[in-house]
Amino acid sequence: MNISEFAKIAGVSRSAVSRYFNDGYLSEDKKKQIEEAIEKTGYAPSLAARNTSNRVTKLVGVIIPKLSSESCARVTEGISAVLDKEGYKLLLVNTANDHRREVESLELFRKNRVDGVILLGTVFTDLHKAVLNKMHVPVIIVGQQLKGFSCICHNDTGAAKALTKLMIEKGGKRPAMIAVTQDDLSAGKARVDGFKSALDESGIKFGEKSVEISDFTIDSGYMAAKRLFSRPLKPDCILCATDTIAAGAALYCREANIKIPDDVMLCGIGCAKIGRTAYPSITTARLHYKTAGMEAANMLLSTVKHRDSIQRVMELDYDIVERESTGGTSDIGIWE
Amino acid sequence: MNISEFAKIAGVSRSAVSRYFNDGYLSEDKKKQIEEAIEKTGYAPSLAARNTSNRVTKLVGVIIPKLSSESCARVTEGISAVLDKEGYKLLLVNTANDHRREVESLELFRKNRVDGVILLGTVFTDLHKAVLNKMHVPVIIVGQQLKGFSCICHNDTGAAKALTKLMIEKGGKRPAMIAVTQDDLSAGKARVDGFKSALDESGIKFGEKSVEISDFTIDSGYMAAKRLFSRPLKPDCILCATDTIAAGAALYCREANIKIPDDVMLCGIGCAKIGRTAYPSITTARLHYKTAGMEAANMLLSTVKHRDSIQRVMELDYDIVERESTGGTSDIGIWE
DNA sequence: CTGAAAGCGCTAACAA
DNA sequence: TTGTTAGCGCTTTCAG
Repeated sequence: MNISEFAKIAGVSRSAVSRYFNDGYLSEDKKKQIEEAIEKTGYAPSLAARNTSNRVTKLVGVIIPKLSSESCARVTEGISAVLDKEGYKLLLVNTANDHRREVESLELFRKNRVDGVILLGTVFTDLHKAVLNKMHVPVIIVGQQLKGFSCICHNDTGAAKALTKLMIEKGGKRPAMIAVTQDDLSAGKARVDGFKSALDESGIKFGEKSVEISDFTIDSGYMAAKRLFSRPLKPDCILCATDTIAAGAALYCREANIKIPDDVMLCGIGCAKIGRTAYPSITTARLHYKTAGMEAANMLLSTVKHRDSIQRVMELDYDIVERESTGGTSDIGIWE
Repeated sequence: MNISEFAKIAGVSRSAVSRYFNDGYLSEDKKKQIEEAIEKTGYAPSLAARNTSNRVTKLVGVIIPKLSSESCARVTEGISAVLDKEGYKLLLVNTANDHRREVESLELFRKNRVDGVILLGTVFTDLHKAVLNKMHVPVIIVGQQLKGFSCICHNDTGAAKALTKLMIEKGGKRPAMIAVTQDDLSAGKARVDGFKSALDESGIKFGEKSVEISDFTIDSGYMAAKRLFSRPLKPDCILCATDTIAAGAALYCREANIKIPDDVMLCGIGCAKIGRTAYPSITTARLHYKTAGMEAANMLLSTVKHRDSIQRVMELDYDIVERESTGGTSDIGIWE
């Protein structure tokens, strides 16, 4: 069913139909006729065809490293909430942590003529930057700060520092960290920086051996904790780059009969569900993922609307959520 | 930049350009010229325009109730993995558990002329069925079985039954269940059916009071457990409709000093990360979410390719994962 | 307010 | 293999 065919059925001209769907001027009579015909035929104009003339797709490309990561999912939810309200649709690519696919997807979005792109970044190579610079639609980066681009990011360093300080204030003398790849500037490097900075300010010497590198999984956190405790000098407090890693570390401690928080304190970052039901519950810094997604979408839409290319950077702050793993109380009450 | 402009720059005809991007016949010379021009201009054909003539969008609409639910995210990952490989893109709508939005999205996809739709179903109203019947592209439903449509679903009843039987065999005399809304035929009704069926076969009388209804959240699970234990006859084993609910219930038990598994056994369903690090770790039935997503995508693509409309139903079975909450050992080893 | 007609950027049928 | 020409389904002038 196309517009001509439908126009014939409705007994009006093609233009009238087009106007009906584009809030143009139209007499009540014709509106009625068209509405009745829609009822009958279920006709709806093809958006693709519409876009060829329009140059507007109402499509936003979103690139995600790993959908089943709680933080990514939350960001995406935020993006989706805002976009939907504005009538934009979300073209989603899950790269499964394959950096090449990020670049491919960017190219794809150029072809698809999306109105804008939101990129949940992890690791940025020169290739990324090259492709990003070639994009002629607005791009917003979430979770990372990349010079020259609009970004929504979290205060990773601040969160890591605050948590480390918390543990030191509670008597931690030998802090260790389970970090993630330093190629990831936010979850990786920035959080280690915060850790170091806290040590620095507390007059504790930072030794490279006090950092273990882990993946973003429970198992990897478990293994990293094991390595940490197999060293001659055992840590008495551990900052983990994510709550999932912390949950894995807690699992190891339970198995190895290392008491938390008495023998070792533990912190995660992100405020994932898993940290709340882990045993003991894990102190963390809440990062505002959903808000980040919403702000990214807002920023994108306003860039699209005003056709400007002003670079904006927004940093979202954290909240400390103290739980049992640093001697806090278990926070049972309602929470979301 | 459009095809004519680009053709001029490349020094070839528009058709040559079109052929280049549609693996038609083309001499090496022209290919070279075109490639060089692409290098210079970054030209890429507009897919939207392409689709108006093509009638193929290479777009699949995916409707999800809640992206930040681990099970939904896993299904979507599976879908994405298969679709990407075949060059299809994923138009994602997160309905945030708003059933009306499912219907709206279906309409949206009709307008957008997607090649097919995958619907992660929860609750189906008559309106759903009406709209679904009007879709003229293939639709695959995941997680629910709806008469007349192709579905990928899980053996919810079997999983619930097996877990309940497990607890009864381990000495459970007063089984209770924390279920979710019975409007949800799979996570809700089917799992209660399995529970009942196990009771039946074990000669235990099923009383309505032994089922509490909860949301899909930790807090809601916590509250439901509290209600269960405020009754005169306390349960000695509880089947929870999801692992998240079970984790919430475990939280309550810990707080109320009810020992798991000694005072009460606990099971969840789904094999979510949260159940593994909860304390104690929670026995569950693994449902193959990612596989479900992959199979749904495969089923959709083969329907699209063969232009058939044969209805197919695939049921994926479960695996029991026994953990501490029913007296099993904690399963630490590598797992994904 | 309305319809005819000329686009939008691309593909596909056709003759060369 | 090529270029020409007619579509694809919709929007947007432009007279009326």
